[in-house]
Amino acid sequence: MKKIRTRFAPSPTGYMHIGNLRTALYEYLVAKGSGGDFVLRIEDTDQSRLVEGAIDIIYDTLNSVGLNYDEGPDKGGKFGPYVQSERLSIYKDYAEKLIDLSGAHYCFCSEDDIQAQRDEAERAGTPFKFRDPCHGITLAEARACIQSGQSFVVRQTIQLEGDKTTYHDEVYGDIEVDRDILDESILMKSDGYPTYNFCNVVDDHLMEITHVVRGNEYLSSTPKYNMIYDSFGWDRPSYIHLPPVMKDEQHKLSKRNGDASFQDLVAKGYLGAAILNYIALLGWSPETEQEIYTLEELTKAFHISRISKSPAIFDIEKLKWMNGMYLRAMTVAEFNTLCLPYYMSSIQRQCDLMEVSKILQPRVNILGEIPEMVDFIDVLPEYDVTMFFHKKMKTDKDICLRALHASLDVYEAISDWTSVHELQERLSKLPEFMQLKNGQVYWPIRTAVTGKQFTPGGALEIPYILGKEETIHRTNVAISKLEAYQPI
RNA sequence: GGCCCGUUGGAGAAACGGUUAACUCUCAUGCCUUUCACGCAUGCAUUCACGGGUUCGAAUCCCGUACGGGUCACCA
Repeated sequence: MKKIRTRFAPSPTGYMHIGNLRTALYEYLVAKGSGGDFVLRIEDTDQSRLVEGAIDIIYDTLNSVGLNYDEGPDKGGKFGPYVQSERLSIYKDYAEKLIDLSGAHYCFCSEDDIQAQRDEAERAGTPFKFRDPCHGITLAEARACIQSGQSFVVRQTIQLEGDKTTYHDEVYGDIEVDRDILDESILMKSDGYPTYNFCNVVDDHLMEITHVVRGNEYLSSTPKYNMIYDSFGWDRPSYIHLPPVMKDEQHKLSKRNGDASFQDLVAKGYLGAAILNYIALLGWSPETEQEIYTLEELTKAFHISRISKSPAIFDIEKLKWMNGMYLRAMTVAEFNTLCLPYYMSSIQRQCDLMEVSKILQPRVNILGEIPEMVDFIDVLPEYDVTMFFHKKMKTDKDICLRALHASLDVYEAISDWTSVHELQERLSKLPEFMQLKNGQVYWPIRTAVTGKQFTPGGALEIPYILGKEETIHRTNVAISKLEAYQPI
């Protein structure tokens, strides 16, 4: 059997959106699942849509998630060049060949000519279907016109024999389309660049792509591409059309709607690996109940036959959960390294960041949540004294004051604040010593040192992080608040 | 509008004619616990868009309807 080769062929028109990345992933998986090749090709034939820096975003994204391509513009390979704008002469040659094979013809119609036909159809109330008057022009006449400098395009010629055309898609099954609805699309534009309709076929053939994986919006135009393969006498590739990734029931995820891109998600603190893992499940389902996969595991588990036909809605909640799973699966040290940049911008106080990471790790889902979770470390927020009273903990003014004074004694007695252990050990003896329940002692302590209802970590961890001076200070603030409080 | 594709709980989904329709996220409740979270446990579709048909038997096959998406560019 022939070696499987797939390609990811994005246009450098901006950031990488999620649907695109998912296509790249599946292309990678289809190839790598059987030891094939995955190639990157840049489709930059629309000169008006080029965005500076977009190619680098493509390289960076693919690299950061480990979707390593075997061939590409920056990697080389024996089928290069891998950037379409560098292959112009190839397309020109093949376009001429296709014309000789009567798979295409020169067309001199202006956009106004076409618009005129469109207007006429609209007036007559009939559906518009472009009828190219240039069919009648002989090749010799056409060449003369071109010689004289007339602007032209190359249009696909659709042979009308047989009313249906059929092909097999690996996901959607047999697709049957009426031949006469196929348009005679432009293959070569007047600026000398090819359109997707053409270079796509030429490149896929020349680069020996065996499996074309792409969005299902191409489902109905695929017969046109097949005709080009047929005209040249080339083997048609296998087709794997993918269901769309949706934002909600009726809208596709797209950059035009300003939907989150891969880099937006990364900026919010999602991990590339988690994103990749999550989108793998959008349109494909594993045979087992496993949901967390490394790329390598995915490569083994992936099967074309389990790609779904129906659209999938991108659910940020599940991504959040999955991201949390990734975070929790790390060692504290790894987690800490990831957190560092976030601490940099949100924690000024000198403190043991590793200890902060320890309390954060089980409760962070996305790294972007960190600044808000640790804001109390730098400044004690304004808080209401009633926060000290907690029904379930059975705390009241008297108990809180006793607990806080006792904690103060502990703090004062600690000589070496550079170690968590002594502090924790002494603090943990407090409830029994005072003959109170854990909550009755720890709740007021945690409240006093954080001033927040919810915090990562509790009374045993936070004083150590804040340091002796600050802990005592905050405890004193709490004591005066409590003393001033008059229960109604 | 023509043609193509789709439709299982709020989301992702399993099931490939035969028990009470898996599982995950979300949500709710309970346990654990110094809060929150983590973790653990339990619960949430008398039903598979709807209507017919085939069959001893249908979410699964067939037909139709509705709804949603795609496509009909010198964009990919």
